[in-house]
Amino acid sequence: MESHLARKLRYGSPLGAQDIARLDALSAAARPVPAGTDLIREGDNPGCVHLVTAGVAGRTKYLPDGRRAIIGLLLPGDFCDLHVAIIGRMDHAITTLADSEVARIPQSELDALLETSPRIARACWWATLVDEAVLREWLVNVGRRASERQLAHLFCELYTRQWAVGLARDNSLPMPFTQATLADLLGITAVHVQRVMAGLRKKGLIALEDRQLTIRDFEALAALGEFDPAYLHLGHAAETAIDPHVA
Amino acid sequence: MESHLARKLRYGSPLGAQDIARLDALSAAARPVPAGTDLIREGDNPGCVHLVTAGVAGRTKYLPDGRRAIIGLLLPGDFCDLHVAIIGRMDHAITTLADSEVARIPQSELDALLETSPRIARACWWATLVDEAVLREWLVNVGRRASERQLAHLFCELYTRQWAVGLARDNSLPMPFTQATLADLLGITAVHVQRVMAGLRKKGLIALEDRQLTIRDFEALAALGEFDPAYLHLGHAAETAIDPHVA
DNA sequence: CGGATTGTTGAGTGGGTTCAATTAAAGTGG
DNA sequence: CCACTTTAATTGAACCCACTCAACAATCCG
Repeated sequence: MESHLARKLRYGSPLGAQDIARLDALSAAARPVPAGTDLIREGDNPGCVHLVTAGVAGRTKYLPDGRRAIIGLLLPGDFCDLHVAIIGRMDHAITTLADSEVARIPQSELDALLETSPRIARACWWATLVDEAVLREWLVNVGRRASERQLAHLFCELYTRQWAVGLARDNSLPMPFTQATLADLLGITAVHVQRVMAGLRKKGLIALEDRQLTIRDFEALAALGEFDPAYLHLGHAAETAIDPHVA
Repeated sequence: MESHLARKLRYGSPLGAQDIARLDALSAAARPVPAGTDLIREGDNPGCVHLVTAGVAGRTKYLPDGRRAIIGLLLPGDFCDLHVAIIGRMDHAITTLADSEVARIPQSELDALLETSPRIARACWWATLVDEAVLREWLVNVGRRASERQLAHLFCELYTRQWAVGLARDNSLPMPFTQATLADLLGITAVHVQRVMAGLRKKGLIALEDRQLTIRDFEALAALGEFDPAYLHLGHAAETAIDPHVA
């Protein structure tokens, strides 16, 4: 089956069968990594790029008082840092937030791939720019919105991104995070996450069972979270994601 | 004199005299733009890249309730979007936040430059990655820190970035922002900006006169804002920026 | 079964907001 | 150059969202 990576990159640039095969080959090297493992630590100068193929990883920064800030999520099909080599020193760590599978790809192998396939190169540029767009949207979410909207927005993004690579369907998605992790994602307290989630459940917007989140009313949740999938740059596909009638 | 652009990019990659000359030529096309002008609007698909050569511009998003979120600052020497073409639709606007000077560079001209000089290409990659690192740091700043720390951090970053391109010296820097603009940068109220600034002044950390900010005690301000210039990836230069004895 | 993590609920507190009024500064036209 | 208008800065009082502290229930896991 087509890898999550190829599936994602096709949103960025049309790829030939050979391109897809070469991308799929990257995922073959994936190995299991338990939750809570640092893939890269702050200060490292890693020689290889990480590719998540299953589970989730997060970019994490620690504050002087010990609090953890999760400033990005890496879902299956996401590269960790396509060009770490240029920057050298990592200014944050990357940690698995659930049991996952990760492939380590030598920088040289990736560079070769990018040089020989301009379409893959273009798709990777696209992915980098989308990462940045997501970061900007998070900045708005975390900095401006009330916590109920924040959580609603996060859930909508999580669903749409996983939908895009085939990991979520029918308004239902894997949600392996603990409330403490959600708190670190949004910059609020775990206690408060609990209260807000209870509110969303009582409103009939979501349901959670067995680490599987069901969005009972996507339209209402998106309106609450002010979620507009445009920033994910998935093209017309994004609208079909949130409207099962079209999909 | 060497352009801000070349001065900045040299932190990312060593450049030859010819590289620098070609970069400097880009700034020649700059034209004055009054404060409050949209360089690009949300939804646009611009055919050219903008380069700020004087003043400041900001990436702005508007929330449904009309609030403005400024999610990035473009200082002299900063490109607006090196590869807008790949993404197509802009998911945010770029607005001048003070009277500025901006050069519009056709995408084709830039592509040619990047293809013919691998060192410039590498330096531009570096700049893109630094932009992302700044965004991550802002996410932490805006999402986690108390407002006094936020403002302290912003001022330290502003000083260091302007210092890096020769626009700030002796703990003094241009600060053309109104309190309402600072509020939109940090996600707090203009009223609260006022109170926090008053606190910083009373503590003897800063002084403001004629849109010129003087940092009276950089070390203390950096400690308060938890500012560590590592994320700006300026190399050893950053430390000298905050320690005038070395500079 | 027992220990540890995760989730849930309550009461009290506080940082930042809102609303409102006033002063200071910066433009603007005659 | 001065009245006039507009914008920016400042201060006060009341309010509220989210935090803190604390206890307890549920679930996971060896």
